[in-house]
This record gives sequence, structure tokens and C-alpha cells, in this order.
Amino acid sequence: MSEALKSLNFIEHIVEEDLRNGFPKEKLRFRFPPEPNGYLHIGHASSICLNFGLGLRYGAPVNLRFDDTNPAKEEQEYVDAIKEDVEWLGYEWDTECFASDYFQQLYDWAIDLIKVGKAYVDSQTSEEIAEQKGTPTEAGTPSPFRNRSVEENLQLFQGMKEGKFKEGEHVLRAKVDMASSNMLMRDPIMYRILYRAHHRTNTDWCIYPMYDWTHGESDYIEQVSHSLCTLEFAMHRELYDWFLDQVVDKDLVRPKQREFARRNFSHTVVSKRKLLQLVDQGFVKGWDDPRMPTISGLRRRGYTPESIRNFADIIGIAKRDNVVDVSLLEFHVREHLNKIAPRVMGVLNPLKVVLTNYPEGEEEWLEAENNPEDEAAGYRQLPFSRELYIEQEDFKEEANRKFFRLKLGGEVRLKNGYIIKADSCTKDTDGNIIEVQCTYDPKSKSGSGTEESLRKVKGTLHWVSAKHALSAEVRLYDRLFTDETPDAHKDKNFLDFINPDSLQIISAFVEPSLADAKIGDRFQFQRMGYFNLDPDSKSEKLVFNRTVGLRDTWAKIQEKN
RNA sequence: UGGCCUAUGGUGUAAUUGGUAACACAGCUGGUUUUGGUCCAGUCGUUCUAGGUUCGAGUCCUAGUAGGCCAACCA
Repeated sequence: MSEALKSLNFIEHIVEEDLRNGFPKEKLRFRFPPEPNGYLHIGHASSICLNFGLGLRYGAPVNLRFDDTNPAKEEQEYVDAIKEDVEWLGYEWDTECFASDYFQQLYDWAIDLIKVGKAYVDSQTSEEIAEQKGTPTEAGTPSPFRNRSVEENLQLFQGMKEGKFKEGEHVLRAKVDMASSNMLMRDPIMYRILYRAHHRTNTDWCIYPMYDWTHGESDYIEQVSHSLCTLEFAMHRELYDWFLDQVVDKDLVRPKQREFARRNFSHTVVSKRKLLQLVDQGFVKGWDDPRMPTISGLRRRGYTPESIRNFADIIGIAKRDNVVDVSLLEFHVREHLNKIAPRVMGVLNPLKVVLTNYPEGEEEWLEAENNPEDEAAGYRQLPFSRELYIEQEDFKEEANRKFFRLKLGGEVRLKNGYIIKADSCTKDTDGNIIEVQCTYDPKSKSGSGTEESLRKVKGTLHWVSAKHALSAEVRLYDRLFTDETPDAHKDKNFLDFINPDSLQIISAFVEPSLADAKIGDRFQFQRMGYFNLDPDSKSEKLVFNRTVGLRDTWAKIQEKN
């Protein structure tokens, strides 16, 4: 779809309106501001696509800014992971910024605020300050330290910076309005004392600025025109503007904060705290576990950046609460993978088939199309022999005519090979079918053009030659939670809904061409789904992740019966 | 019992700013097919409620209702 025809989301409408009102297009600038205290998830992808999408749309720069004002939680590991994820999604930031780069400027401005009587040092405990905060319906009460002299405030604040006090002994507060209906305006804390080494400034500082004081001023320093954040910051806007009022120069761009609803997704959680819990408590193997809704998890699972971007684009952005169904994300991976993934054959639950009329010891190589959606993908050779594996669920001794697969006395086409007929089967002592004896029609070879090869047989199966097949570990994933909204239950913990069967590891047989597969390579196992080669894979032991299954109409028909 | 925000099919978003409710997904019916995939066609709505303004309301006004957010020295 062309950009011009695409409808605008409400943020784009705001930008368009600003442009109409005379805001110079060349001064448009955006930013994506993660806190480096965890890995990015699919919800962040929406925000990344929003901000960087805006940048692309208007030819405006987009900064990657780390909101690193809390050394207690933030780490370099997260900075690196975040950068990798944004790059992987395919976006290029203009400048890599850190709120910590602005600590000195922020400090200087804080001094200015003290000098004009708009900030003061409070020496109460956090409990006392909280009590005086009041409630939504009652005004707060002023701190006894609210009217300290400028001199005393300056001296105390400098002492805080110089490490003369213990943690919690003093804080710097903005002097706003203790009676405001917006609790955030009741003299918010600007600085606290924290003797923690920061991942970038190390121990240069022992006072750290709070989010509200930092964020808007950082936007202003970077001359960000539109500062987009999630809805829970809506109430912060008033403070954001108040802080900006104290420092803004009329000749410079004054950043504008606007809020959009964060994305929620069915059958998962997107809260860094909860994701961290899943990792720490061992419910998953790490932040990049393919079951995780993190960008790194999706990447390892086999998702493509394109599919995530398309997905983000189609779900759009708005202000109302939402729960996006995972099937929409799955649709987008399938759509992309269908076009680019080479087709191969892999049998997940092998059942041996012996072609009794195929000469023993003989083998031949069949030609197979790599991707019917992409002619340029070409062809490859597949070994065929007397003993094969097919999928267990593709054979039944008896079945009705809706079953387009192999049954005793019935015929089926082996993909890229011959038409075979099942004559008999053998079972183990428990009654499980362990082998099917078939006869093949030598004249029915695919592509040979013979009358027999042109016969229409209802049902085509994938298969591998037993002698040539490679064994592989295949990891099948299911949703991590059994409930659609695991963290939306007031009386239950989201961990109560963990799906015990979210990972199933099986050993499968795949066609020999896969010996050349490289880590991350994506394939369609025909009739089974999309898979990629996991980093755990070694040349002697292939490991595949199932990214997503194919749409399965047959499974639906069975469900109904 | 204060303030702020939101309400459009099962889900997520649109609606040229007051002019025929549209798109995608999911579901359901069929068709094509050497993947029960892909592809193609069809089908699925009291725009939260009640009033009001207007020739005309998803859009504006009023009053309700429902949901979310707000009292961390977190972001």
C-alpha cells in the first residue's frame, strides 16, 4: 500500500496538525527512550516502529536514548541487547544518547531552580513525605522544610552532591503545589542520594535525578519535537510541562509529550518485571527463550524483522485498552516466511514405510522445487529408496473418505516422488503400528510426464529416505500461558497460568540437504510448519525450532468431530 | 467519595474532520492445488446507553454506564 493512501494514526494527525500550524518540518525529531533494565519485547517493537516509522515518514532523525537514571536496576548488558534488537528490527538511530550524559546540565538547572525558589531540600524520611502527600481527594500538607532559605538549600544540595549525607537523609523537591488534584504536582522529588556505581558515570555522582525531572529536559536538550510515551504517563504531562517551563528558551523547540496505549498480547505478558520473573525463576531458559515475547526470543524463534514491522504497522496505535490476538502476529510471520522460506521435508513423528517392490539396495535422486512461491529459488535433489519414513498421523489402517492420507488398500502421492499403495502393516506387542508395507507404481514418478504420473490421487505426503535422513532435535513451542490474559486476574497470579507443555522436544528425521543449514536459516518443513536452525545446533546434531505451524484445516475438521 | 483518559464486528485499527461504517486477522461456506499450505470467491455489525443539535451524527452537546490510570527516594 502506498504511504499516501494509508490512513494516519492519531499521533500522525497531531504531527500533521503541527506542520499545518507552521512547525518547520526540518525540526521534527523523535526518540525511542528505553530504560536499560531489561530486554525489549514485542510491545516495545510497537513503540520502536511508531517512533522510527515517524522518522522515516518525515525524514526526521530519531535518537536512541537510554533512560538511565537508576543505577540500582540498570546494566550495560541491557544497553547492548537493546541496541542489537533495534538494529535487528532494521532501524537506524541518529544519535545514541544517555540521560546520564545530561547529569551535569540537569544539576546546573536544579541549582537555578533553587535560586529562584522553585526547589528545596527536604530532610524528612520517605515515609513522612508520603504521608504529607495527601490523597486524591485531600490536599497534601507542606513539608516543614518547604521554606528553607535559598542559601541553606544551595548548601545542603551541594552537600548531597559531595557525599556528605547518607542515603535517604535529604532529597531535592520541586516547589509546585501541594494542593494540586494531580498528585504528581505535590512537590515531586527531583533528586535522591544513592551510593551506587552507575554503568556509565561510575561513582562520579551520588545523587541521581528522578524520571520526571530528567525525561522532558532530556527531550529538550536533544530538541525532540514529539515525545511519545505510554498512557500511564498521561498524568505526568502536567509536570513535564512545568519542568520545561523552568528552562525553555523560546527560540528552541519545546518538546511535546503525547501518550498512546501500550500493547497487550493474548496468552503472554509484556511487563519487564514479569518477564524477569520468568527468567529468574526458571520458567524459561533465558531472555531469548523462543517462548518469550521478547525481540530476542522472537528472533531465536525464527521470526523475521519484516514480519514484526508489518505486524506493528497493521495493529496501529491508539489510546484505548487492547489485547492483540497472537494469531495476528502469526499471520504475519507465515505471510513473510511463505514467500522466502525454502521448502524441505522433515518427518516429526516417523513411521517406517517399506516399498516391497522397490529393488533392495537401490536408490535414486528426485528433483524437488525449493519454493513454489519463488521460481528463482530453483531445485534440489532428494534421495529416494526402498525404506522411507512418513508421519505417523499420515497412516491409518482404516479411515473414511475425508482422510486424504494413507490407509490400507489406499493410494497416496509421495511429494516429488511416486504414488504408493498401502498393502499391510505390522504392529508391536502393544498394538502400535511400527511399519507399513507398500507397493509403488514405478511409472508414476513426479514430473516424468507419463500417464501414470498425471493421475490425480487425493493426498500428498512428505517423507524422507530412511537411509539418507539426518536425525534432528526439534523443539515445538506452544503458548507460554493457558489463559488469554494471564496477568489480568485480580485474585490470581499470572504464574498460575503457566502452560506446562509450552515446550516439547522431539527427535525427527530431515532430508540430507539440511546438513548445510546455517544457524538462523529458516525453512518450511512441508505440511508441518516453519522452522529455523537454533544456535544450539551442531554439525553432528541439528536443532530446529518450530517458528509457527502451517494453517491447519485438517486439525480444525478433527476438532469438530 | 477527587482528577485524567478511553468506549466502532470475536480481535486490532480506519472513516477525506458533520455526508453510503472501511481494512486486516480470526471464524464459517465454497473453488483451485503433487503442501488439508499458498491463492481465489462469498459470509459475519443496534458504532456502550438515553436524550439533544442538524436535512444529515461513529464524529458535536448533555446526562448516565463500563473500563483503565494516578498517592515508589522506579521508569
